[in-house]
Amino acid sequence: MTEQLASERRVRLNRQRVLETAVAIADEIGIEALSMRRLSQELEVVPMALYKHVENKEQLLDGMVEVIVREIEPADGGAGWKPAARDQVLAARRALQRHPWSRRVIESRTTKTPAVLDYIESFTGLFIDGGFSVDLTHHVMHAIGGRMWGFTQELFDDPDEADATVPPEVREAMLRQAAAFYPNIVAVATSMNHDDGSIVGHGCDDQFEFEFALDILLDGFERLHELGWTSRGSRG
Amino acid sequence: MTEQLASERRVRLNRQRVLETAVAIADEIGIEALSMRRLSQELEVVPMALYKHVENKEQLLDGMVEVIVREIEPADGGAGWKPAARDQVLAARRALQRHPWSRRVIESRTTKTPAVLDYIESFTGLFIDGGFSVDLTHHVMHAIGGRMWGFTQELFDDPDEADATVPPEVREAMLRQAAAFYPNIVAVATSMNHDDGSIVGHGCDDQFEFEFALDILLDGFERLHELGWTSRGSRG
DNA sequence: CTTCAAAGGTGTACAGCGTACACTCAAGGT
DNA sequence: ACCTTGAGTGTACGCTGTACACCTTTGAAG
Repeated sequence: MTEQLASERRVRLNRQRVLETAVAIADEIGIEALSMRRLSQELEVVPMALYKHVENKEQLLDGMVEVIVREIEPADGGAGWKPAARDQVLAARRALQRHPWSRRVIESRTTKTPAVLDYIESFTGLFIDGGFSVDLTHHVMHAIGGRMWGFTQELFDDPDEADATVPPEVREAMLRQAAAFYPNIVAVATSMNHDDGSIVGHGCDDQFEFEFALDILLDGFERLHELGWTSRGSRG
Repeated sequence: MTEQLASERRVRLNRQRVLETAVAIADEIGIEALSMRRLSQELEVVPMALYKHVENKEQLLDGMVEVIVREIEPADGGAGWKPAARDQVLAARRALQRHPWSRRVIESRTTKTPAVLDYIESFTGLFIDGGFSVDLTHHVMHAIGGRMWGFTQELFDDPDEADATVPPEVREAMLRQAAAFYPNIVAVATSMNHDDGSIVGHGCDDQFEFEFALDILLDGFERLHELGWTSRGSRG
């Protein structure tokens, strides 16, 4: 009685609020630190209350993916399949990049939820509607794989939080050391913008790298499409 | 005293045996079911004994990756960069496919261990030694990304253990149902070998799909290389 | 307004996890 | 024979997901 005279009657939970809060927490503290208990605490509720809105943690993750996938702006198919597919992939990339953990979670999901299927469906449609054969579209979908979500497997990712605090001259010394063992890696990893004489690269342009690979694939698809390529002739 | 008269003096643990046993267990019961306790039990040792040979579970996973990566047969660089790169990727694929969990684990590792760096190094070297500019090699490495390990992001993966038990006619009915909502997905997913009139596909040839995408990329790299492509002209 | 089922929220409890810390014990070098 | 060093043990802690039984609020029907 006396407890809640000032505060309005407690807002009720619902699935959407659970999912959105989970996404927000994952954005803040990282997906690995998101636990049912942490989430319930943020919602000012006891842990078990969540299970009235979400079957278990796996389904919570599924739901979080749905929230993000629904954020992807649909591409305009009117301009032809190629720019449309390009735009669509880059739109997905924008949405997923707002949630750094999303790549890993999407990849770990085995069951595809409706929103995910909707996205794949409309993406597939871009090629079909663009006149691609079903056969070629099949292979295209395989080839584009995770790239359709707007991410690549990053190779030279954030080298470590700690490294950021290492002074540049030490960093350079470490690099020279490493170059003895891994000359190619070091050469390549530092290839960007080293006109200034430093061997330390300034990091590289993720967006450029992504579009580089994407365009090679799209050009390849286009070429095969123009040639009327079919998988029938290509197999043993 | 009386305990061990028959059995020979207990074999001592070492890092290699820990890692190899961990790999074997993961192969058998899945990576998510591999715990320090389960592993110690298999080695007939108390859980904490493992920590004398491995710093923690993260490093155990790193070590497991090392074991697998060392299994990759090196490619013969004598035949030119293109077949060499192709062979190398397919060799990696063979090694990683023996351990279904390895893809996920490799992708989740942030720190690169020596064996991993060795592999990346030698792979990078194929392009450098093949006359690629460091610049182009850089972009090539980004573009090939996870494919360099021999995997793609699978889209139409194993649809579920349970589905295997569903009788074909039910499966077909489900597909017709789904086709209403996801016509493109269903068309594409069932595009292989349906000359027999059934709309149920017979699954698709992963290896073929993989090589399809790989060759598009390699052809693209070749074209850019022949053109003397550089990233300088391509940026905003 | 009363009644009553359904749905939402609580509390307790359990098995499992990774691992810190203090210990015992066996092997090898002096 | 002694002593150092490292391997293996035992106990304990805080964390996880969630089963199950319980209470409380809600909204509709009588």
